[in-house]
Amino acid sequence: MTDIRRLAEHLNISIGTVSRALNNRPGVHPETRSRVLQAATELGYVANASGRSLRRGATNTIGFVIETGSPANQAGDNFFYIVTDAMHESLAERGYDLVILPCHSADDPVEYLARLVARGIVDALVITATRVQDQRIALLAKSAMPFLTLGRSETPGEYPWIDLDFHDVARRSVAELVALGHRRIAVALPEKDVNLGQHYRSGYLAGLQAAGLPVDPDLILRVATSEEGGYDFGRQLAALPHRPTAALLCSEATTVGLYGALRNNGIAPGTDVSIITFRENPQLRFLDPAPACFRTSLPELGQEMARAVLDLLGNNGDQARRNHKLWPMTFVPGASVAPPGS
Amino acid sequence: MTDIRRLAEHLNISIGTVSRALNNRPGVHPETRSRVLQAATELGYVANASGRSLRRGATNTIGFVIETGSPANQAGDNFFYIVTDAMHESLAERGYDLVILPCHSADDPVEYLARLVARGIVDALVITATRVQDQRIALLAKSAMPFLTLGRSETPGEYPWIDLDFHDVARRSVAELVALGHRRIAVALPEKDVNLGQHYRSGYLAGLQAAGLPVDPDLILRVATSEEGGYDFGRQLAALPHRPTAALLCSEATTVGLYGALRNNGIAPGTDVSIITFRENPQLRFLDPAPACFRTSLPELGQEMARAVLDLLGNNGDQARRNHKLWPMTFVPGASVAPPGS
DNA sequence: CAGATTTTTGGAAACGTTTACAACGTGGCG
DNA sequence: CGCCACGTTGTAAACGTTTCCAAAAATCTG
Repeated sequence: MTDIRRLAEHLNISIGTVSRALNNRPGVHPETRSRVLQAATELGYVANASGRSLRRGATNTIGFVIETGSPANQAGDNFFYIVTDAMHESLAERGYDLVILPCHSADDPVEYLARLVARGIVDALVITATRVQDQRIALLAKSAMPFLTLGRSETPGEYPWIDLDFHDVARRSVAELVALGHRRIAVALPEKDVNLGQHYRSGYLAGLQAAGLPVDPDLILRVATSEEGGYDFGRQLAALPHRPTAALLCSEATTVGLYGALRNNGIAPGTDVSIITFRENPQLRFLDPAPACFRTSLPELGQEMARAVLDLLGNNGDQARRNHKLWPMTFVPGASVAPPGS
Repeated sequence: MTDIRRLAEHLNISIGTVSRALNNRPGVHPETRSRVLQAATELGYVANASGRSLRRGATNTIGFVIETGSPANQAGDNFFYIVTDAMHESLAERGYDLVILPCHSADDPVEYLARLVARGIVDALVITATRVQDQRIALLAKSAMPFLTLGRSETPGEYPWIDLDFHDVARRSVAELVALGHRRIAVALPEKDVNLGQHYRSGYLAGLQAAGLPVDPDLILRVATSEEGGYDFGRQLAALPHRPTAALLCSEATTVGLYGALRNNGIAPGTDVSIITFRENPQLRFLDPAPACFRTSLPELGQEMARAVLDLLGNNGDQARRNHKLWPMTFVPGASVAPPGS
């Protein structure tokens, strides 16, 4: 609406001075500055983003990429909303804005990212749902765009990431169950090549090994990350000749389906099959029996991510590019866990 | 990375011609055009967004505003992801991009919007979670920014909206129950002043009136739009001296909590209290008994929204500003509905 | 009070595009 | 052969900022 020229004319002052006043640059008379600031709010002046970023070569905006088409990203409750809300707030304190950049299902995630980088609408990117081999990481590493990944990848190269500690969660889940006497523990892994599956699997194997238990391939199943997938998982467990006494899940939506499938097959969750799922979630609270799970503060995760991104844009960005953070989670006991055969 | 100047130098050609070739402008030799196009993909040239939109006065980007802090926006399943995914795809066919603009919980939605409008990072806005009186609508109507609301408002003035037909859903829900013999039907309304609550309420009242049933204020409760809120609702119903035989809900998360509360009070959902909820949702599929609800295609809704926004930006934008669309939903029977006292 | 120094301001260039306009070359036509 | 029209290209201005540099004004110093 009002541009800086009009604002300057209205004040009978040069636009250079107005700009300096608005941007807290030194060397402008205090009285002039306050006059400018007042006029700006009066006329509702806000700097045009295109003009500003064209000149500055920076947008002061962080992009958070999600794949709206992928059900794997539809984390049941509003994982991304909560994380981005806190991240956004932390960024705002430092003068940065956050936008969510959705990659729609008909678009190629790598091309989408390439376009995003070239268009220059953000100063840094966060990408999520990292794959075991993730071309997006290779692309971003080659470009000059600072980026952070939520989740790791086996893609070679040095890049900053924050990842929920899936390995540790799975390992400890096994340990909890083993301590109660369970020896046959099934696990549901995502069928897609999202990296978290790798770590959850390795944690599961580490847990078995620590307990001296054998690995039964029949108990390691790959299912869709959805309610449907959980139902499939339950059906397959029910059909096993030698049924497991416990099951691990790394997705909350899957848990809902598993409960349904077990019940439909006359198997009582919790008593017949102990269950430990991944992340505590308001939706799970009303499952009966309440599933044991792991807790973490998503707002704190968002704050940490904001910090990591700001570090990338700071003076010692090179240092920050080596930042890795394994995000810990704490065990939440639940009635879904009992000794086998109880 | 590569700007248009470098691209032009690489081709030994003027940047004007390059721009015309890339933008499909007439008056450029076919051979030149193809040479330019090839070089552009080779060098990975993508027009810088700031430069382009500064010159064009348009960004070719639509902003979809959500309030990440508000639990009312955390619609249980991924309502917004599915809608925006389809909307994004439709927009892309017409050369438009879509970004999700989150307003974080510590920020004021009205100020956020004002800033957004002035910064000029989008050509049009979609706002969601409309309130009964919504200052955002007043603000946008005053500005030159084209906008569409998902949900109506009582705010005066002419503006385009698309709204799920909450009134009709509530009215038909009552009718379904009445046909089975129910006469005491409770309803859970959102405690916040989101507009959908008004319409759901009026539909409920219309349904009662059509059946010649009295309105009992004890049966109209306001609760939080969350699992917790649903639990509260159930607890309050259980405590009523003259318990209703049926309940209506306009939120899926609430439904999960209601089931839990009823069970904890020795009341069987479906047989003791019939239940009809709002929107079909993968999470609800595993509730037992399966709740009756209403179905609609969210991708189609997204496509319709894309159409409405593009209309606003088209030649007859004035016409399009009068566009209203009440989005219909179809009833999905479920085991949660039975004759009273069965 | 003149000169030196500092503070404050104005002017103009630059960021990367797009586009109106002018210029150029080519071919057709009289 | 000269002129005009047309197709193609180059040039430069403009979009709204920020910032460098110079100019002006204010303050200090001897």
